[in-house]
Amino acid sequence: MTDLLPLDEPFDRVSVLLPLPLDVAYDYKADPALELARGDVVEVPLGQRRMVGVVLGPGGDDAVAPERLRAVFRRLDVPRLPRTVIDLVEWTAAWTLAPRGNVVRMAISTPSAFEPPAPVVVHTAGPQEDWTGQARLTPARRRVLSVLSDGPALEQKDLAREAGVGPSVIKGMIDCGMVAPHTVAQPAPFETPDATRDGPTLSGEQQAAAETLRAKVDAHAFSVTAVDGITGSGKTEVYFEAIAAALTAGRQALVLLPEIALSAEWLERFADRFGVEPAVWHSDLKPKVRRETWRAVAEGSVRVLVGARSALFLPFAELGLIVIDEEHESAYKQEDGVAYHARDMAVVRARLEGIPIALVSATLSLETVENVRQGRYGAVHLTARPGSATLPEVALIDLRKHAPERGTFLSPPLVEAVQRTLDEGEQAMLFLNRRGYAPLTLCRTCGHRLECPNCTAWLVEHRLLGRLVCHHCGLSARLPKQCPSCEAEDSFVASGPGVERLAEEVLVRFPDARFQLASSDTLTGPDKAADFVRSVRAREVDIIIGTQVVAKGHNFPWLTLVGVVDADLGLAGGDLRASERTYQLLHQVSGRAGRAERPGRVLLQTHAPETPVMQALAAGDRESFLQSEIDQRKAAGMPPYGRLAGIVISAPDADRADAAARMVARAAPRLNGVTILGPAPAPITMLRGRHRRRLLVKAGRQVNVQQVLRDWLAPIKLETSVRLQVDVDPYSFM
DNA sequence: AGCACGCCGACT
DNA sequence: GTCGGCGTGCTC
Repeated sequence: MTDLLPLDEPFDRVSVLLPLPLDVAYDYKADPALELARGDVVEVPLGQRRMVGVVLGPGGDDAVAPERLRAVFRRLDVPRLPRTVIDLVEWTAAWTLAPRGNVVRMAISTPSAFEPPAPVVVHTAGPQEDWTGQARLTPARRRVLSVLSDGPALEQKDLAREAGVGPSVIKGMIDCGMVAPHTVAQPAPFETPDATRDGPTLSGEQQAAAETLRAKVDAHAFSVTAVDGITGSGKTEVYFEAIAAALTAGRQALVLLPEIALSAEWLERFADRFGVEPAVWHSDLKPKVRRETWRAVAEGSVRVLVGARSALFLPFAELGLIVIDEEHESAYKQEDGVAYHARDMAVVRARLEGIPIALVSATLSLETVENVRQGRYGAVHLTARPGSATLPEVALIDLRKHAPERGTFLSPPLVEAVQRTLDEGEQAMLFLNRRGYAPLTLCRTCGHRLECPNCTAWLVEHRLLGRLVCHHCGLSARLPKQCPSCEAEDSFVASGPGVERLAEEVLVRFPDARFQLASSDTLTGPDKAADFVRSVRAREVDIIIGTQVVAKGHNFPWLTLVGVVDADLGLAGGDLRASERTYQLLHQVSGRAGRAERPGRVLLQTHAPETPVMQALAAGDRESFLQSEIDQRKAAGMPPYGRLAGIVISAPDADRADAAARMVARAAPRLNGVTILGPAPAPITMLRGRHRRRLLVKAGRQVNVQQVLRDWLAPIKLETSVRLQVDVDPYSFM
């Protein structure tokens, strides 16, 4: 069927971008009757395979000889990708230096999403005059008819289950006319949010902010608005009004959240405001839901969608608003594959669409703060907590003066504060951003440290699992009986605290308290997370011991004390956003305490109470912290006052990684305003069995780093075992 | 990303 | 002598 067209007949030559690590699009020939255009999703042959790709436009005339062209199989029955999505794909590829094919994969990442939805076959009782001679009424058949007479039409498997019969019974009844199948179109799984419902009563400040956003939506033009609101100030309610405005104007709205998995509470709040839950998009969506959602977004039957960063590439046909909640979150930065920042690319999409975008946070990122200061972004501020709730009081505990007893991690003042909280019948949370029992396990005989064989990382003991785990590559192994180095028996000691070890200490110190461990190891899914939240609210828990997962906005009215066990964690590592991230995380954790009428207290255990981060947290003085950060970054020429890109070169062995990195460094351009650092071992020198070297490119704000990188890297040919990955504006420095 | 092609060890 | 290991390279 590929070559029905004689070669001398005229045909269209189209350029098709395939979801492969290729920057170039391939040309195909196509029947002009298909009328293919930019954005059409097509199926094409590729080698022995069939593959789905996106038409970019007419093919180039000279690239590939016409006789080598193969024909497009077919145009898929989905709406054409909007122009803005294709433009966003090209833009993202150009910005991140990723092959365009890798980026387009994010836009059509829906395997088999392109088939029409399967029709559903439901069954009713067949009219008696249609029954054939085989239609005898057995007991099983009676039950089936009784189910059908009482209830709605059912699919075959549901009918069999409810009647308590096997599928063969139903089949037999269909054959003899006792049950009649009917093919119906899929019911629409997405209901329309109702913007006309009454929202909550907004304070004057909230109303003014909502009005600003609503005006931007009504203007239907590109704009960026930072929504700067302290924890509990009602940011969500405010941007819900902007969503309502978009709905009223007949447009779709997209909300990005960093962690969709833990936001059952967010969905509830949305449902309270709009009457129905929004469509959702994240990585563990079931294939069927994923496919229905993708289609419904393209066809416009989804009006509001909330999703993780990958939702940014969905084919909204009439988008009217984008909201990035918790815009400061580094989870928006994708590190592997296409290294893009969803917040930044969302701003690009808003510009391409000509629509407003809101960047929402209690601790706006320094980049956004700078854009507001420069007048590039607008801003609204929410400063008040509604009701009588006050911000928690934050105090520092200097661990140098108040050292915990040997082998424990809670200082006397913190222990005392927890005890007092329990005595008053309130809840306490101990925050420690470290999973497992202890971050490091070593041999007390020879000092050997248990390390991951594939990564430069300690193996972390997880006692609950009874295993050693590498947090980088996921390697999991039994704790060995003997030291691999000196063969001493039972000689391992744990070093440093993890949440599991902290739990042991809590058990000893507060034997009567009911405690709950909350980490990504115990809250493994939305259900467990929801159950955790419920039990804390129901006061079935006295002490929460949690990692980062508890920092997100849950409202626990009886939680009045937060103890941060190691506030300095995260300050080490020398990455340029370490202080900022620490401030944001600790500020967010602090926001957990005392939300309702009970005032909260936060105690930070630190070895460095004099640092600007700790001082700012204690004084509640964000402005002076930001200023000290800004001064430092300006002086160092770091983002957003300069530009940064990482080049990570990895290979299966150290020699090849070194050789390749040196070769890339030798080819580096000498340009004014561009400094190239390295090669040096990458911060995680070995990851998943690959040796990594890194180069850093530092440039002035005016330098087009992407162009510099393209000119530099394009002529370089590497062995196939060596991989080179560019990360423009790296975040984690991994 | 697949999948084929290609060049070196244990089997009918 | 072949089956098959996965290293390298192409796919319009």
